[in-house]
Amino acid sequence: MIKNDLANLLERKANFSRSKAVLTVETILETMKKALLAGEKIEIRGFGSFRVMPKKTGFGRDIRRNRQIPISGGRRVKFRPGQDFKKQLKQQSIE
Amino acid sequence: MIKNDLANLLERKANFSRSKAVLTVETILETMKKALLAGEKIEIRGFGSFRVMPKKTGFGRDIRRNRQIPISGGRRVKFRPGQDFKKQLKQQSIE
DNA sequence: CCGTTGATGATCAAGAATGACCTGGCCAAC
DNA sequence: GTTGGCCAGGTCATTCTTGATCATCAACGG
Repeated sequence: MIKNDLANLLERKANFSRSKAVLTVETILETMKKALLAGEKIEIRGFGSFRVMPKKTGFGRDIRRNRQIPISGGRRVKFRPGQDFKKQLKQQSIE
Repeated sequence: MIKNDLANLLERKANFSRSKAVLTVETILETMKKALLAGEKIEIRGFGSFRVMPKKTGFGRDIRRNRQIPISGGRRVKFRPGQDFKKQLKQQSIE
């Protein structure tokens, strides 16, 4: 699924024009991105939640030089599916 | 940030009615959820990608009984921020 | 609609960190 | 007001992480 698919969906389901559909998708995603960058968490019942967490991993590995690489900190975005979502993920009844 | 915030955003930025804004947000998220449940990956350039991966973790830990607990498999949803997103996350210049 | 562009995934390794289990409380979402 | 998601805590296995490169494909322009 790509951005186009979401836009198509809005065209069909919500009767949006193509440009409006694309813009809407981008607006939502951009906003979520900015919220996360601001350190805010996103929590949508029935879907899941995004949280920004400080990265504790301090070392990576460069296999070419076989040496450890110090990772200068940072943050991670963690996504956790909601309850229902998680439950459905466990059920492999889909296929 | 909650669903309401995203809806408010569409009301202001896209001039949507409240109900349409909420419905739009839900439609998009629901669709993404269903795609993931179907095993499909979602890839939005500039934002990030969601992928469903088989869960290899086979054992958890019950500290109360101090025993291993078999985790009956399943799938995980992994979110990876895009390049730009990741770069900005590293910069802690926000605070 | 096709071609171009450039982001993204996979890969290797090894080590560090996170996840998952459960239970209860608290607070947020609905 | 009610439901339910998150946190914490212990422990261990799984997974993530880093970097460079190529192939692939999403995104966009013509």
